[in-house]
Amino acid sequence: MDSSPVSSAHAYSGRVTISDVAKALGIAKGTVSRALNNYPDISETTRQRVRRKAELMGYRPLAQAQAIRTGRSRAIGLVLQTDIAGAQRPFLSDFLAGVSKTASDASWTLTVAMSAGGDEMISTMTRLIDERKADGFIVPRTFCIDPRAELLRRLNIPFVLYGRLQDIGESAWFDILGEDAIHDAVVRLAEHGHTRIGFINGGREYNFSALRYGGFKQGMAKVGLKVDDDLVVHDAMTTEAGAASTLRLMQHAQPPTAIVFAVDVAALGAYATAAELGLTIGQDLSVISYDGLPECAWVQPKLTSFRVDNKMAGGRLADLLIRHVRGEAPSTLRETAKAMLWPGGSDGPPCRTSSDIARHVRALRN
Amino acid sequence: MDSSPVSSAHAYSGRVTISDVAKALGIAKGTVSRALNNYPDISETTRQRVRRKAELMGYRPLAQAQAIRTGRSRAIGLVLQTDIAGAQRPFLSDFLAGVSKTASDASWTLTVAMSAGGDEMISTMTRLIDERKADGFIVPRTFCIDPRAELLRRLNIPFVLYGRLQDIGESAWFDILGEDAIHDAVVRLAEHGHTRIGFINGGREYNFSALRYGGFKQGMAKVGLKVDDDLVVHDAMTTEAGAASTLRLMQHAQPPTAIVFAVDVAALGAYATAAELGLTIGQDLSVISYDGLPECAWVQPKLTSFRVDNKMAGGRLADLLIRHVRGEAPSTLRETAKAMLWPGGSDGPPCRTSSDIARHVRALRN
DNA sequence: GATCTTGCCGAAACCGGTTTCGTAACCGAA
DNA sequence: TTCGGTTACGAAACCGGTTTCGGCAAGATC
Repeated sequence: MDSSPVSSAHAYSGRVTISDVAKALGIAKGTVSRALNNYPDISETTRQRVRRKAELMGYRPLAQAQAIRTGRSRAIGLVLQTDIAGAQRPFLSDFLAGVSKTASDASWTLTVAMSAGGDEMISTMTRLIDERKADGFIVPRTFCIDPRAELLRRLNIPFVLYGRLQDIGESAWFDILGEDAIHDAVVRLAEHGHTRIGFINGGREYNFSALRYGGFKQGMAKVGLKVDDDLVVHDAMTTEAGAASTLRLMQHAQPPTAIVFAVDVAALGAYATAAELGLTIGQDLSVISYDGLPECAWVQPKLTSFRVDNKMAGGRLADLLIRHVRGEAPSTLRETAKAMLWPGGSDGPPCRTSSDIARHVRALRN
Repeated sequence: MDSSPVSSAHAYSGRVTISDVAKALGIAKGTVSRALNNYPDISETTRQRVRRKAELMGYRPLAQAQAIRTGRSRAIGLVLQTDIAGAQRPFLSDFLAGVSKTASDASWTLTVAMSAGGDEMISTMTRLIDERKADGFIVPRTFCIDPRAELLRRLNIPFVLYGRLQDIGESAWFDILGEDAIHDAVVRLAEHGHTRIGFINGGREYNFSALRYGGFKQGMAKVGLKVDDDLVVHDAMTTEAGAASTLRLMQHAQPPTAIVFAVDVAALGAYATAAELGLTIGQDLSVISYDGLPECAWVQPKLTSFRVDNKMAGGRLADLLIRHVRGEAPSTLRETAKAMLWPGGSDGPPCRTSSDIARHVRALRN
């Protein structure tokens, strides 16, 4: 709350208003408004005349002023979560760049808020909505059951999901087909000759984890391998968790010769574990992952991963949201894209058998 | 530009307006406004009564409506640059979290735009200013001569720099004392017993590079070492550049036994070069860097670095900007903070002499 | 007791847009 | 020529706030 009525008066009042344009043309400002907004009761001649003059004078409507009447200020809301251990950190820059570029090109702006999860996030969103700081929202990293989506749906605010929901309802969304990538990863490993393939999944609360697990199972079925539940671990969303999960799999009586990871940050943990166990990634243990973080190229050997184009994703999401706000039906606003294989040196034909590795690990334990 | 006058009419008009509050109290809406904005001509009794009622009814002023009269919409503008190779990528999430949190607590919002450098960035900013989407700006990653600062200064728009300028003028700013950190890094290395210390600096266009170079020279003077210009490289802002610069220093006739880096991303490149040359980081070659990226902990041995608390920085910047917009004089809005040493295993007493390393590198070359 | 302040508030103008409503001018048809 | 219907625009209301202005009532001054 401000504590003083005094203003700093940094005026910058050189703006051209709609009245200026109207006066310059000798017509009513309402007419100018309708002309610029394509009302049907304006003659084509006048419309063109107004357009040209406005352009010439450099008139740009004040979004704020439009908003108080129309309720819309051409702003995209994006609410990010802070408390997840760096979960979206690496994507963020590209993602924002994509959203911002598309928004900018349409003369929209981007309002960003970050907050801890749960109630705080909901209250942040409601504040943005109450103050009409956003006409609609992009909801990234969707949970299986997502309170943000429920809130927005209840309030009838347009939104677009980055990711899908279990109960998709009427929602608009964009998503990368992670399940296909995981499927392809399994196939690639099988082609290398692997038969013991593990899977280290992401957090159960995220919807993508269920999808990627599905992709893993389908891939295994495709190549005629049975899924061994002992070789599947869930909830690895950090490098530490990835390392621990890898260790657990490698200590199995019949360890995998290859592991598919649902997310890169977890996969990077495998390097530490492999080093600890005296195993060479890419030879003793093949790893394929998903996300395509720049960090994949920093480790030795480079991590083979399915790269997600987050800039493109941001752009598509912004486009879908803008169209949604403009009135298109959400069920027509759904898109998918594919992740692209980024081959590194972390996968290849198995150099040792599962039993061989088991012996090695057992020996090390003493 | 919209192509249709039809609206989607997702009303959500359950808002409490100032008129609602006025009617409920039986007073004029102007009185309510003045009461809430601490005008001196409102009695304390009335002020309290209005406050309470507004709170109770859940009244929240529409920033847009306020803006058209006051010119201020309680929005912080942040314009980021996309085309710099991932330059701000790792910081971004924490930084945004800090800005957003502080803004939120003051009922402000954050408008983010990303654009390529130069003209595009300027036009993005002018659009935001013309449409009054931001009351002031945070200008991160300041260049020695910064066109953004010049624009804002010319238009008389409040802004706060993250970093300092050569020509600081009347500007408000916040900065981390990188020069002190670099100074301390040199001292630390000297205490380890190093006498040949190199410095790999960041891009010349950034103001911080000049400052950190100054810190390096002061540190060397402090410990009584002469700066050898051959052991100083500039413009290393990527891992690749860092690797190349390291190689260059190590091929010197009298290579350094320790290198100080201005930025982590460059320092990470030293690992690849060291591996190539058969040198062990932390033993044959000590490295200390600056930024404190999470990636420092991913490499072996962990990179000793001066950690910058970007979340705190974001918060401080937001606070300074808000105060600036509210009218405080920019020259009173200047703060600094210190980076904190994050010891890893990448520095220690030299295991080999400079001449020894030189022989080793020469031998390898054949 | 009359006048002058002063404190406090209501009324209305205003900000820059959008939208409704009314009507002059033009059209074709009777 | 008259009439009903369009077409195309002006005028004014409106959105939700802020700010100016003017005046009433209570207290202070003489």
